[in-house]
Amino acid sequence: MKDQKAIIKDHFSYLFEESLLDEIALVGVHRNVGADEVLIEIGSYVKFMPLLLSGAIKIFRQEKENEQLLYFLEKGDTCAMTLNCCIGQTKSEIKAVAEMDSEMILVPIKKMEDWLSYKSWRSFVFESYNSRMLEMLEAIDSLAFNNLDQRLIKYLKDKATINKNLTIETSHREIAYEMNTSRVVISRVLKKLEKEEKIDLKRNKIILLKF
DNA sequence: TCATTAACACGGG
DNA sequence: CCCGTGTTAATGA
Repeated sequence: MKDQKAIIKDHFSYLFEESLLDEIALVGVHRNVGADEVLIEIGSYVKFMPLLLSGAIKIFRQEKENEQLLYFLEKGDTCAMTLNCCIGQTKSEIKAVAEMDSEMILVPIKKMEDWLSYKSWRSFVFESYNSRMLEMLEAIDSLAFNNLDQRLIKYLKDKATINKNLTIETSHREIAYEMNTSRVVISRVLKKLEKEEKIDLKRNKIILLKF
């Protein structure tokens, strides 16, 4: 298991102090997931919180029959919704799906509380909670203004960031599903963005230009 | 006004 | 041929 400790150290020594790294190595479970693997279903009880080492996870919220993409998780992030569920001991209100092949350490949620005595852990939790909160507020703004353009641009930016590539390989249908709207609208807005020379459109491909 | 649904044509793989 | 894409017409919120 000293392998695991080394891995954790490599990824998180910039975040956590030595003793906390030890604790994480002690109780953390290393896990690899494939792209599109479902990690958390709505209604299930969350027993672990993920600390991402590599890859990315997308978080959906379910409303009625639909699923709405809330945000992406990357290395160094943790899931604010997980924090919620843990503290309240409630069922998950979100669904988590691997955006790509990913690697993570799973930590039992009980530890979340225990570790609050670590300054670095408190900062980490508050920091990620804070950034999620801000992101959510932004999301609400654009929803309230019914501004699909903004949402789509943000979606594309996020997608490019997590893939570290300005070329996004996905279909309009896929985007429409994740943003909970129709393909016609996505096609139309993408076309508009193309005319504004912000993106380049190919079959199954979107190339970001001015970002 | 703008999203959605259905329908259609085009074209690449 | 199948699927993704671009567009339009009808309908509704």
